[in-house]
Amino acid sequence: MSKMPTVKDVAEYAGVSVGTVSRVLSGETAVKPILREKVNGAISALGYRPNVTARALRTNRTNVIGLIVPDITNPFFAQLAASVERASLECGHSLMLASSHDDREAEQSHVMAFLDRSVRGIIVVASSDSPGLHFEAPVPIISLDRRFGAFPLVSTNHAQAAALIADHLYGLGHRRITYIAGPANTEAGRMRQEGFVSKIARFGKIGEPVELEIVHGKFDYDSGERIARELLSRPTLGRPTAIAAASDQQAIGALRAARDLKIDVPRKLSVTGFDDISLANLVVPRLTTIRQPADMLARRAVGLLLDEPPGSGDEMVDGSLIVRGSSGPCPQLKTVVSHTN
Amino acid sequence: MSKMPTVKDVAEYAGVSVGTVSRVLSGETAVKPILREKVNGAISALGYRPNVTARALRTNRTNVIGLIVPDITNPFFAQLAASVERASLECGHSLMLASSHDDREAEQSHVMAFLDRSVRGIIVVASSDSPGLHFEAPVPIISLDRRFGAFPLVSTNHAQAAALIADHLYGLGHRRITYIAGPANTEAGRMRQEGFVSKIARFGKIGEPVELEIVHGKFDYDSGERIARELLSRPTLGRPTAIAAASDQQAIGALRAARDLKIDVPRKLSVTGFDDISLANLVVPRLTTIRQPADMLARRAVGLLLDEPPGSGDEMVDGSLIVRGSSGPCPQLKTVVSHTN
DNA sequence: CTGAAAGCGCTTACAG
DNA sequence: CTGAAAGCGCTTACAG
Repeated sequence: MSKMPTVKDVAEYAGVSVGTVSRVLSGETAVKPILREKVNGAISALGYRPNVTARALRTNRTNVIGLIVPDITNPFFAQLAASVERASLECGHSLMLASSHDDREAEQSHVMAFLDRSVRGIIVVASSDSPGLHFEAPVPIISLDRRFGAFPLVSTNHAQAAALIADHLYGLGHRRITYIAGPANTEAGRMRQEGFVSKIARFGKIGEPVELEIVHGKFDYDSGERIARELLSRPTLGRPTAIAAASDQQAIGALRAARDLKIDVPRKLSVTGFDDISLANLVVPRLTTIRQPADMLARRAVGLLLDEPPGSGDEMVDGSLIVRGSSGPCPQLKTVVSHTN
Repeated sequence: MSKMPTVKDVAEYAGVSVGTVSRVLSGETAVKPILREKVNGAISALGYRPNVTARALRTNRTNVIGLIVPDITNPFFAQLAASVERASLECGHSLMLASSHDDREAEQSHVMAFLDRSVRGIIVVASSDSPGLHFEAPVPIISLDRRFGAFPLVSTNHAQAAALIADHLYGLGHRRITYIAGPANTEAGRMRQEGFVSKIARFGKIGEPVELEIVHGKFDYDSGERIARELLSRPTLGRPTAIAAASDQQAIGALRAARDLKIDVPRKLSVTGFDDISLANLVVPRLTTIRQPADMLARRAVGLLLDEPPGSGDEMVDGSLIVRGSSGPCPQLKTVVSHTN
């Protein structure tokens, strides 16, 4: 391992000054073609690679974007991280990833660590609401999916998307529905709930009334399974005919509870999720859910970060309903029909 | 945002030289207690944070560990990444994560990018074998789970673990088994296959013969589903009574194929996986599999990286068998028993 | 034990 | 358009 060549080596080899080498490297300023070629020749002859650290020290800026997610093990965040990495790469930036483990202190310290490395900008999927928090950061910060402090948010239009689910279930005839909500201390959790609830309420006014029960949980499998198990253990009459969950993971947990209790989905019970993680299409039955456009969200977030000046307003992207096998007509209706026969 | 304070500011505030400040910061060299306190006072008074970029430029070393995985969307790699991040943090290092999308070129360019940032070391979960490749890197490189070039590997003892599955299935009476192998161009794929096959072969010699069929696929859900669907579409006689998959994802795909074809698992068919991703415990029936000790693997990998001198030998960690609902006694045996009755 | 000074590899006004 | 020089914020021999 001989020492790496530096601008100085390149300059000597090409017979120019280091300033000229630097100018060729940056590509911005005009350099006489003859010199430019000499420099490029020297660069490839020596196998020169610019020292990004030195560059960062001088310019106080890097090509690294920092991403903080609550838990990389959560499939939706993993997908989001993959999308953000791709979007960053497309813009010539690398990604530094950190997991906050849903811990606000860890989140903060990751932000500081990123700042210390003078990243180009930070994208954070917040662990939970941290209202009011809005320090002056020397680089742009964007919230993704879940709002971080008071920083601009790029997210799915949770309310609109949740309303799509409400539409779907109401249309299938369900009038006794349980909504498994996400944590109330996340904006995503609240927005999804509100979108769902207010749509159902509207149906109640213009159409038939709906019995809506709301149970709060975390966004994970366990919450969904636990809550659904309790719900479904009730006597048949008190049971919902549809469970709408605030996340796919909850919904998949609910699916498992239904199976354990031998309740046929979708014939006796409809279950819906939110996110469209890859697993949603693999469970049995396949899950009806909302697709969050991860690639689009990521591109927008990176875009806002890199804009000059950086974007400062929220951006919403519509989610879309994906109908699969876990939702079907309300069993009550069927009974009525067969009764008529 | 006033400019960040530097060592110089701290030095002035404390009435010492910048050298002394630096020495206090490093903690290594002895500094007179009175000065040390003055410096520390100045540091907290000014809210000084060392500039890691400058430090990196000077020392040519950072506290960043680079991790490259083939696909962060794969739950096993996500888990591994989470474990590596935790292990790094425990050792005071941050993690830079990159996804190679199973592309060797991308992998290489990520390695270069990490080298450019003078990371402390690189851990790579290789996308596929890249034999012979063994360049002199200025920082340690360790392979994790799947070997990268000729660099030392930390992995589960795939062969030992696969043999555990063979034991388990043979013990349950299965004599017609299909092994869904991983890609032959991955060491993990080959080792698991070899461990499984040679154990079965041994049984064939010392016990009853086993019909073993081997089908190759990728490590993903789709491969498992597709292969199992074909296998299970055969007339009952030609069908295996057990499918051992080289990954949980394949196994879960196989589970889905079995369900679609209305083949009862585990009563008509046993299915086993490998990895113990969190999903393995959530599918129906829960998956019998091999647990890879992700935390341990990660800690070892980070350990080797940070050792002085860096570790240069492979390390194997034993996997353990997790028996759940997807494996059971061979149906053939049951038939015989009921025939006897 | 401490200070003054060099230097890590770049970029960028400043002259010319 | 190009070169000489300063300087980004540190660390670390080198004297003393």
